[in-house]
Amino acid sequence: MLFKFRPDRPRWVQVAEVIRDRIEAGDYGPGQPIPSEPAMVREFGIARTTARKATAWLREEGLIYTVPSLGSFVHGG
Amino acid sequence: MLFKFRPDRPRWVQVAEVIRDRIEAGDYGPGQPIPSEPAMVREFGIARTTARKATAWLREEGLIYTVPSLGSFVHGG
DNA sequence: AGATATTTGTTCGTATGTATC
DNA sequence: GGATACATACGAACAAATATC
Repeated sequence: MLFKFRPDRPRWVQVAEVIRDRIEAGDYGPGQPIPSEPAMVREFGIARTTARKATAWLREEGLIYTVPSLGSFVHGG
Repeated sequence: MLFKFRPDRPRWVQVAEVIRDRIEAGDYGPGQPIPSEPAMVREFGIARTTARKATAWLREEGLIYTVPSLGSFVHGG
């Protein structure tokens, strides 16, 4: 079942908020990976460019860090 | 420092002129790439659609050619 | 050593909607 | 109405690094 987007805000914002909430809930612990871009594409039914915008926002917020070719990980590990 | 646009002409024209001048000055040699669309977005502080209009104009002028997924390059290499 | 799969980085192509002049 | 300009969002392709088999 794909994520239900609201029409009032951009999709990349809503995806970023879901991931952020999961991080704060402890679903992804410190040093552990968040869903990869292809995983977000599958789970939310979005384009990769949209997944990348969500990831970039989480990175700018300081919640995650990204290692090329490996993935993005929660800070604090 | 972002480019200072004049209000009298379209932005895409002014961007195209800057790139054209650089090509004629030899900043980008034959066969070498001009700034990508994302690079123009960063350098000039414009939208991608505006960068694309500038690139399209340079292409129609015969100054460059574009290879999808790779970039745009100065003619004559 | 070699081949394959995964992931991020980057690019262009296209379309839609909104706003402004 | 038309041209300009922005943001969003889809898709496709290529590249490079990493990990695994």
